[in-house]
Amino acid sequence: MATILVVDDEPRIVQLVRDYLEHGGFTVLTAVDGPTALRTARTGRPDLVVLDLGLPGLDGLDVARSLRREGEMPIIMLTARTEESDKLVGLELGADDYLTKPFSPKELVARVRAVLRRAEGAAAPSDVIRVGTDVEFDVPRMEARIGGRRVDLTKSEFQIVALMARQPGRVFTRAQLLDAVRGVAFESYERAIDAHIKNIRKKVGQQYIETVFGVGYRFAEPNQV
Amino acid sequence: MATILVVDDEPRIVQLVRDYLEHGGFTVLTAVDGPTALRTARTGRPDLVVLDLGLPGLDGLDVARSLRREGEMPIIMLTARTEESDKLVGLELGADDYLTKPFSPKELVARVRAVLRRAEGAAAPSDVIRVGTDVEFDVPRMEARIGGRRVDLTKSEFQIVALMARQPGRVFTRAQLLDAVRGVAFESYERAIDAHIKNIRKKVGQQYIETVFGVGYRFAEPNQV
DNA sequence: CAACCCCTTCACAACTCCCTCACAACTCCC
DNA sequence: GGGAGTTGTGAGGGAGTTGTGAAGGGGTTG
Repeated sequence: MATILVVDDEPRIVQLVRDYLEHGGFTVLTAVDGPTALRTARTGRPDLVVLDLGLPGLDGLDVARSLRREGEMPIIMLTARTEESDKLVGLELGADDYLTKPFSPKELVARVRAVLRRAEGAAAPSDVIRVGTDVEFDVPRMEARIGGRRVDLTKSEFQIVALMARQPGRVFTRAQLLDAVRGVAFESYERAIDAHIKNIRKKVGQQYIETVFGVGYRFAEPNQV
Repeated sequence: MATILVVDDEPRIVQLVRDYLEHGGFTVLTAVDGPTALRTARTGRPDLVVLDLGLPGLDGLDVARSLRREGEMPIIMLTARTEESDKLVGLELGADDYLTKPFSPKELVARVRAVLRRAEGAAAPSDVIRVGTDVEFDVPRMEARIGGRRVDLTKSEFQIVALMARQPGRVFTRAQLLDAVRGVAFESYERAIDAHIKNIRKKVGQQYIETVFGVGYRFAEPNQV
């Protein structure tokens, strides 16, 4: 399920929104100020950001601008104010949706779903997973680029390797990888993952996927010197 | 810029949609009931109508029927209901697109643009899609040029191949391609895309359209050396 | 109103890819 | 070093996907 970052300086509101989103099956990250929000967005890679415009210090609009610059993360804006100018600024920054306080948490959840549904098909150009300097996985093209060389992968292969490449170094169990492929993890298929891994290694290169004995696999972290 | 008529019995929604559309550069007319909607459509001659199905009194479907009878006005339907039967009725009446509430206003604007683009074959007069050095798709002429050779395509064929050629390499699902042709993707028509692809390949050349097994199709990227 | 074009469907052939199997190679722990 | 358990790997069956020619039907044109 998707991860949502909720940013608001009122802890009460953050908690309320968190409750509703989690109840709706989302994973929720939170932040109560701008700098924390940006940091969390970078590390947590949420699928969508719910952002209060009225943040103290680093303003909500600044946060939105920074997020926009860094990638195509959908943003739903909240504001206490109803002035026309705010709406316009929000729109110019490319907010994907807009709610004025007081809002119904239920409606917020509905809008989150709607925006995510749309974002899924939109596949922004930034849907490229980069690992180190010469490995890329281009989601809308469903292809890998290894040092400039284009590599065709099958649907399952791509889903597996892309999942791992999003978090290099993290270990994934076969069940988790299966989940990415089939939606449901079925114990009996787990050895099939081994076969996929073999094929992926053959295509992208042995060195990129490491075996963690007794646990699963992980994408190798790029050599940082 | 185009004029859009927005019909909904909830003033709050009308206002929201108006804001977004006007910000997008459209001229907006509004109506909160069926009879007014029909009158406004006759006098204001909008380029497109956004119509709530759940109107009280004269029903949204009646309004749609009347509009259809009077001319080729594109219609985007809104509905609170999600039942399949509603969709069918909407489609039979020739809705050009369909959104269920709650919807994101930004998405609505995007769909309005998409429908208008479809409605007028004359998107932008100078719209020529070039891929590599010897492939061109001339939108206003609705014809392809392959290495100087002129190729006639049918409307559907052109819309499909032009959509793909705008982003060479990107994979499109059958549903997305159907969307380009019909405005609404209907599962049962998906194999029809295969037939179109076959015909396109026969006309422009096999090598330009690649099959992505289990996903869809893509336009081949030009050879970059 | 006949001729035509285009879209869709159908049926079957051809193909791709996923999974399984079997066995070899390896790892870990004692 | 040995044994139990885990992983690597090549081959092959089969389910599912795609290619394709033919045919039906709706709409348009002359």
